[in-house]
Order: sequence, then C-alpha cells, then structure tokens
Amino acid sequence: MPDDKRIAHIDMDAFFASCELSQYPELRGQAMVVAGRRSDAPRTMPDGTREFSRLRDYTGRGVLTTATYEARALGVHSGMPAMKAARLAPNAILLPVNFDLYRNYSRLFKDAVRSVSPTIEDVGIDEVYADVSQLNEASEKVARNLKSAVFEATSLTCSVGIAPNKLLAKLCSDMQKPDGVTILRFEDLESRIWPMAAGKINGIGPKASAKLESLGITTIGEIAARDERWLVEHFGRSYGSWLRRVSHGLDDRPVVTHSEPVSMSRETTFEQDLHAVRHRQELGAAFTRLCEQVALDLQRKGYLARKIGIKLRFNDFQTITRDVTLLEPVADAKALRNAATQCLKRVELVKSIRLLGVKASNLQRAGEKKGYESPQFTLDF
DNA sequence: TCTGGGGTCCTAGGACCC
DNA sequence: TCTGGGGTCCTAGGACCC
Repeated sequence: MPDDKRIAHIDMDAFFASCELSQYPELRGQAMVVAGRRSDAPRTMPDGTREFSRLRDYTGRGVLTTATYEARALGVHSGMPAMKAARLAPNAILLPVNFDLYRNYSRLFKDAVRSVSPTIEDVGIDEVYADVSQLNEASEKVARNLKSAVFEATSLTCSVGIAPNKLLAKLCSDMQKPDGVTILRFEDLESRIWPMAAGKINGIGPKASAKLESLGITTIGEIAARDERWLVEHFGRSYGSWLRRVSHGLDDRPVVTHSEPVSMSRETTFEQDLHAVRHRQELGAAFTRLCEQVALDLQRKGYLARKIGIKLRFNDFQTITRDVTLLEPVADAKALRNAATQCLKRVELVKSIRLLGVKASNLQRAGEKKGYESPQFTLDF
C-alpha cells in the first residue's frame, strides 16, 4: 500500500481529568477521580477556599469515568466500580462528571484541529481523525501544528499519530501518550505494529482477545502470521478476513466528515433494584421521565423516530430489549410512552429491575415527511 | 457494597414479496 | 401443486467503542 494518504488521529490526554484540573488547578499532582453525582461537587468555604469530596464518601452504583495518573498509581482505573475504587484509594479527590464543561472543551479542540486541517471526522468527545494528505508540510510539522493549535485553544495537551490510514493512525496516537507525536510509514509495520497486543486494535475487544489468546495468539504479528483460511475457520467469514486485513495494516475507510445519528436513547440505573409490583409508582415515574428526555432530545435535534424500544437490566444483570416499529414516525413524549408501554407488555416482570432505558431509532429529519406510504389497493369488481 | 451511559455495527431467524 | 432463490423488513441479542 502506498503512503500517498496521510491520516492524523488526534487524541486528547486524560481528557475529562484535564478539563477538571483546568477548573481546579489546586488539584494538580493529586490522586483524583471523576464519578458521582452533583452532591459530590466541591463546596466553596466562606474564606474562598474549596472543600472537595473524597472517594470514601461515595455511595451508589456508578463506575469511575476517569482517574488521574496519581490515582491510577493506587490501582484504580476508569470503568472500575466506584465503591471498589473507594477501598483502594479512599482519600482520592472525588468530582462529579461535568459534561457541559467537557463539551465546551471538545468544541474548542475540534475547532482548533479544523483550523489546521478542515477535513475532520468526529469519533467521540475527545478524539478526531483528520485527512492531512493535501497539506504541504511534512508529517512531523503537521503534527506540531495540530498540537500547538489545540494547546493554544484549550491549554490542554493531546497526542497525535500520523499514518497512511485510520487504523494505523489510531494505533500511533496511543504509542507515546501523553503529549506525544508518532509518525508511522507503511514499512514500519513489522517493527512497530506487529509486536503490539492484538487488543490494541479498534474492533478487537475483550471477547475476541480472549479467543485469540486461547488459540495461542497475543500480538498483531501473530495474527498476521496466520493465513486467511485459518482465521475464517475460527472467526467466521467476515471477522476472519477483517482480522487478516487489519493485522497487515490494511484499512481503506475514508475520513467521514458528516454522519446522521442512528438512534437516541436514555437509560438509568436505580439506586436500588425496583420490583415491578412493589415499586410500581417509582418505575412508572422513571419510565415517563426517560420518554420525556428522549422526546426532548429528538425535538431539540429535529428528528422523528419510527422505532421505539426499551431496555431492562434485571438484578442478575440479564439484559433484554424489546422494540416496535410504528406506522408513522413520532417525536412527542406521549407517543413514545405509548409505544414503549407496548414493548414493556411483552416482558415478564418477575425479577427486580436494575436498569431501565428508552431508545428511539429509525430516525428521519423532522419535516422530511417520508416513511410510511399507504398501500395501493386495487379493487376488482 | 461488583459491574454507568450513550452510541454504532453485525448476526440470525422469520415474515413476506416477487 | 411443488419447489426455490433473492431481497427487504422486523425483532432480539451481543460485541465493541468512548
């Protein structure tokens, strides 16, 4: 594959934690985690100093959204149940998530990248791809320009990887974190990519990693050493041939600058599991609120949904979904709740409920009235 | 004191139509 | 009447990502 394309992956360093540190600079260098509710927010004392919650004060069923490097040194990491983390790092500072703050920084970050290279693809709140093929500067210079534009706009650091495609650029940006720059050419594949763990590849998650390991494969190079027949035999036609391609560094996905949403959903995990009969009131109220939130999201963004679904997680963590496709697309809370209730009636509610969710999909833009076309009847006499 | 919330994409079977 | 293949839509579940 020629190196004629150059794709940059730009990934903010410890993004949520860094945003919080910009608000609370006195926390720099301390073990800090983000998790929890508004009640965990810092309190400003009469003398102007701030008093922070500690992880040991946490109650609830959440997981850590992020942890600073100092906190990670104590054995906690993002995704860990907060109650478990509290036993490992009771004195770590606890902050609630502040998505408005992160969204603001995210906008500044993406605008800064766009000012250097206008063709960008959003991949979440803290990372983007940019197609930098058309820029005249060398890749090292492009990476420096991207980093300084981002730092100027946000005072935050990021890591940049530049490579011939998105797959490799993403692997690169992770190689020298934090505040790193990594440029990779196609001929560096064997020496720099093949030694990496298979699970570093986007799309090889815990399940696939475990299966690969059970077959004696831990690195990307070991995947590349197998032929396609063997991979297809063990992983199926589509995933098997995809594994072969990515292990050889092949990826022809373009940088996609615009995409339409596929679904919008809201869900909530209750403080305590709720029983369908004993906690009917609470469940009903939560159900209504979720429908209202999804309806509001649809309306704010100007979409109608033709498919409405629910999600339930029971006390044993079994998770089920039910959905229904409507004849006409909807966006109002009442219609959503009606449809969601139809779905709920198809579930046997014996176990108590840990999580409840409502989802709208099969979206179309409001005003673009397509969707259901009435059937043409022909009457023969 | 187990295990959040918001997404995307894929698979697979059945219904239904041509 | 029997047989069959392809395409699309619908539903449920699961892997994966940030």
